[in-house]
Amino acid sequence: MACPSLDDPRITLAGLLFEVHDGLTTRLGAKRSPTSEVLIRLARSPERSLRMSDLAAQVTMSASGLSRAIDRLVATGSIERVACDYDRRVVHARLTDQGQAEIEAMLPEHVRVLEESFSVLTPTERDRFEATLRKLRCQVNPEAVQASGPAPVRAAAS
Amino acid sequence: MACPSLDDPRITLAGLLFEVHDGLTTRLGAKRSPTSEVLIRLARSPERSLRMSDLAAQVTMSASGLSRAIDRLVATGSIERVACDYDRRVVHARLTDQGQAEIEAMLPEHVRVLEESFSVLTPTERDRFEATLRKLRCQVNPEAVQASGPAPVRAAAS
DNA sequence: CTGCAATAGTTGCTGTCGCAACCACTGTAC
DNA sequence: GTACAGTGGTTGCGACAGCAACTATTGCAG
Repeated sequence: MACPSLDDPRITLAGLLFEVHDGLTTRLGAKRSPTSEVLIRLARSPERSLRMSDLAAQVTMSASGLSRAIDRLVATGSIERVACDYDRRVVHARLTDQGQAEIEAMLPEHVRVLEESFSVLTPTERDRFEATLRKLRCQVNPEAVQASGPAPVRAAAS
Repeated sequence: MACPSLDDPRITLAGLLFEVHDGLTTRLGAKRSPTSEVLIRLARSPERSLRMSDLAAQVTMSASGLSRAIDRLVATGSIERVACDYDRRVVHARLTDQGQAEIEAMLPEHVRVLEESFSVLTPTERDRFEATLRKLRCQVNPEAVQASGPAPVRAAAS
């Protein structure tokens, strides 16, 4: 092999991660589009709403991309834009009742696919896998850690 | 919480996986574009070439998307299209010497970023993580398993 | 050999994403 | 109050990806 690094274990590991991600994404179909990601994040947030920029960070999307995505979701009635009381620059994206209903409608299938995929792991493997992913997330994406952590330490929310 | 499933551990797990993927992708920058994925796959393949459709499957891209991507890579001289001897429908994408050089040039930085990211894991964690990812890949994307496995068991089960 | 279904790849069209430029607002200095 | 740097969000523009339609080739049935 002319280039030994091509078989570097780190590349293999990353390649595996990407393959699993892509496979899972494919299996989830439209359900793992940024759109769904946005809805789920909002549903898990207090007040079912988030600032545009925070939401963008959580779904790893540019501000412009998110703005357009929200446009579409507003058009379908799943989300509404809410002006912020104390800072008129800020806009909150808030899940409507309809959006909430849409999420709840698609969750069972969503979870079914995930369960089917993760069913090959033992409980111990799952736990270790999750712990490892948490460590990696802190390393590669420290900004979003507050997102799905156990404790929403939103102390700054006045 | 109106919808208990939102905190379903499977969703959390998948969310973590997506976050790590996105974070890693961001850190790799352009280096984890489909373009690079194509180059790396080719570099690891015999003859440095693959059929268009096989390559598309490996990088999880549609045939049309790949066709366009190859167009661009041909334009830059990294890849060439090679007609197939025994089936005139088939086209092989083959890495040129220039493309090989490009990969080798970017590999060190690529590996550096990955090493930095994975450095938070102990060797044991890495091994377990890899084993788990392999199991998951078999489950969610059985088609591509032949790709980066240790032994190219092309015997088709004989 | 003629016809026909299936396969491999490319192209037209549409939708989405990101970067850069832009506008609106805040807070601070003067 | 006015000026100004910094922040939050939205739009213009260019690039990329997927679906569906199309062409070319293969393999098989008659």
